[in-house]
Amino acid sequence: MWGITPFDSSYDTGCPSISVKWAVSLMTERKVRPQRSDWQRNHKRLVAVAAALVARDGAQVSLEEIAREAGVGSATLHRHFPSRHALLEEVFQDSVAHLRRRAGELADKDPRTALLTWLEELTVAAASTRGLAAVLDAADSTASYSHTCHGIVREATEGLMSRALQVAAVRPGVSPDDLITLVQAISQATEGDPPAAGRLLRLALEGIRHQ
Amino acid sequence: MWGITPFDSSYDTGCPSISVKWAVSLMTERKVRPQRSDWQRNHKRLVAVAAALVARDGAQVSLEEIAREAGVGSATLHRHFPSRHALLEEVFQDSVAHLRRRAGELADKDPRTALLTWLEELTVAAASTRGLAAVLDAADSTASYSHTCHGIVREATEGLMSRALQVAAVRPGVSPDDLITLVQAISQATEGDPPAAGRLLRLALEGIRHQ
DNA sequence: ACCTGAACACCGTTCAAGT
DNA sequence: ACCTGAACACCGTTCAAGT
Repeated sequence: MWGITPFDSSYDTGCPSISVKWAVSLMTERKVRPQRSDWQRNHKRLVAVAAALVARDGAQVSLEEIAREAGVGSATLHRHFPSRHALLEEVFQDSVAHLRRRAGELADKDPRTALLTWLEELTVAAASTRGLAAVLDAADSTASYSHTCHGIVREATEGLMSRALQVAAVRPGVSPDDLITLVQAISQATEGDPPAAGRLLRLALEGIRHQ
Repeated sequence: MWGITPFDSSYDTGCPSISVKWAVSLMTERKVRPQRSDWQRNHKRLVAVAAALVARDGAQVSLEEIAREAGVGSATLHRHFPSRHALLEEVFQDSVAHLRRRAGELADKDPRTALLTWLEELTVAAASTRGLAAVLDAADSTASYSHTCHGIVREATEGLMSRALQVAAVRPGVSPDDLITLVQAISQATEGDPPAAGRLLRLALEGIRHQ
């Protein structure tokens, strides 16, 4: 609808310079900046409160309570975040960015160690941080867009895995999705018990069978 | 409060035989039998409806809907089943009994094959039957009472595992709880996708690492 | 003793009414 | 354009009132 604007040549207040100034002011001051700052403020508060409450109560925390605690109406929360998952995505954005950086660091190590260390650290991190395991679930990620938490972790895993495959460090026929599902499953089941998460992941890496 | 009853020697209606008959009738006809048949009918209906709706919607199905569908008040459901888990326990009683029988059959095989087959079949079964994975979660089982779904599966796993340990078929340091948690984690994460459940369980059995 | 309707305190979602 | 209160249709739980 930007085709119809006050800047149309048929529109003339007799004081065009002020009109333009007003229009610009409306766009930059009232429409874009202040509303955006409102949005930014609400957005920041919602994500911060959500992070605190998810850490306390887990991924199933009441959205109503998040909105209440952030001092906004629940309708505002739903306007910004169309789904619980959308909010969780933002909550764990930084954590996942940190994990991706860690994957980059590990790329210096030999491919086998790099992948195995990554999988273990990822599992322990997800079990240590309430709600993080939930956000790694492939089913909740609408698609595997690379900017989602799941997508970012998937890409990092793929990178380390492709190098590991070149030195035959991974059993043939295993897909990145298999590994991520396994990590997600273990971390979800051991949420709040990181030692158990590490133990089970190592168990799956080495195999339950002896010899 | 059974210490105080109409049968107390100080209680005399002057027609003791009828009084006793009435009391017996009350206990057997009115109090015990008919109420018990009410209970049995409601109990059976609730469990049957719950089984159908859990199969359709998963473990998080609305209890309200179960009560509605069974034609009882939701208060009646809560009277019979103090928690969602208590209801799920009954829903999967038969499934778990069947699994236990299967574990008994497998005891004929060599210890290594028996345990590995058991773990895979258990995982695939739990991933195939909506809600079953949820009921295997140790956290939801108040204690590891052997009559709970979790307890029964745990006992069966322990039996097969102790034999497998004697022939060193299982990596040292692995506990039955580790195995059950792993099975639960994988089946929960792959609910509705039994092939994926089997693939991931075999992956964990053999190990992700190559060689 | 057992069952139930009703009440209670929630929840997530939507939308007309405000600014 | 954005926010909000209010309404809506739920949910699980509890309990007084019935039989």
